[in-house]
Amino acid sequence: METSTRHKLIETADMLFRKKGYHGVGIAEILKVTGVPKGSLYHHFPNGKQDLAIASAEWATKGMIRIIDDAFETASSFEDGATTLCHKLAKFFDMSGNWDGCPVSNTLLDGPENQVFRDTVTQAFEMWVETASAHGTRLGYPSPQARDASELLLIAIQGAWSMARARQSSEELRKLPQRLYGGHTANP
Amino acid sequence: METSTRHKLIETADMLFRKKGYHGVGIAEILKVTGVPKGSLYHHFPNGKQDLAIASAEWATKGMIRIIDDAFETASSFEDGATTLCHKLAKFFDMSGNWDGCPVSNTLLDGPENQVFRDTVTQAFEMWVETASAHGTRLGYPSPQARDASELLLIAIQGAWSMARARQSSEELRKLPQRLYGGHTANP
DNA sequence: ACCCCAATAGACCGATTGGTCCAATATCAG
DNA sequence: CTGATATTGGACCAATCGGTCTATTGGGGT
Repeated sequence: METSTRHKLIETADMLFRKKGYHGVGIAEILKVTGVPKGSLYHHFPNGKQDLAIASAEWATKGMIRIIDDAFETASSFEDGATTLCHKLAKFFDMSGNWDGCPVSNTLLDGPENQVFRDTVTQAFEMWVETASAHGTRLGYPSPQARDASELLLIAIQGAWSMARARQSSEELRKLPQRLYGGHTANP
Repeated sequence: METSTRHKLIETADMLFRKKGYHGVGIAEILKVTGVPKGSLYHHFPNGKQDLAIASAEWATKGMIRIIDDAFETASSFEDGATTLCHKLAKFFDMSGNWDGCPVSNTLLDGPENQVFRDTVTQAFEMWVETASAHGTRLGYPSPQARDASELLLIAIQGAWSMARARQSSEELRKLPQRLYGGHTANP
């Protein structure tokens, strides 16, 4: 119904922005892939590309939260959940042809220097940290420690994701838990 | 002589690409900022924007290597050097108006889906890891452990840098060593 | 039947994109 | 000096950019 066209646009835009960044994708390309005419896009998103980018980033943010929840749902410890999360993301990366980037940073950090964009990306990261952090406390971490561990986890995932793109391999994401929680960093 | 025009173009392009990404910067803007006419650009960089992007990324890569070397030069341990490195990068981030991105990922990962771009970014990361790793072994780490620690460090820096852009604050970079190495790094 | 309005369809727009081309100038060697 | 080469200056180009505008369609409520 109302959502069919709108949702198709959001999904396609998200997928394209992830691959090529905000400025790397033209309206024309989004329209060609979806088969939606220009008038429809500007009906659903009056401010055009910017509205669409914000909407697709917010949609992707919710998707990411679901992935985090899924990963921690069955976990018996924070490290356990984090490990599952990394492997889930690695699988997504593989399925995308080894080139998808983080939806939020590729869409919003690459976008125009706009306050709405900045606020949206800040909120997205905050929500992810908050989500992981909640699982951390649920799994027995003291509250400040849970937040710290979650921030480090998401920072590391972000970095590993970039590295994965650079190397065209999800290996970095898969090795991350071992590196973060495994033995060999000096940990007396 | 290494023409000053060529170098001016590289420096300016690097600065702009870091801020706005490859597709976010137009040739016209680079020319306007440098005051260089179009003919000169295409004389020094026959393949235009792509050549310039590769050249500026390579130049920035060397700069980053120098920063890594500087940070580890006077270090008494790997963790010590890593801490200094994070603080140096935080300072750079602050000076850039809290918005510069990693030159390599912003210029090359955002660029066209080109094999040259991919190879260049792979090489850049590899050189950074190799540089840090060399300092690691010099400071007493067994070789594989040095490489592992270096990869984790650079991954974490990459992620913290994104987080810093999102939050418009270098805090994430500054807190990183503490998070990675816990409380047992004895260094300012 | 009717209206009403959300939604679709796409022609059209000025601005900007990266890139080409050639004339003019500077720099050098002899 | 002369001639060759390296570099600059900028007019010009087709293609694409994001966006506007109007005309038409389609389906639900009364």
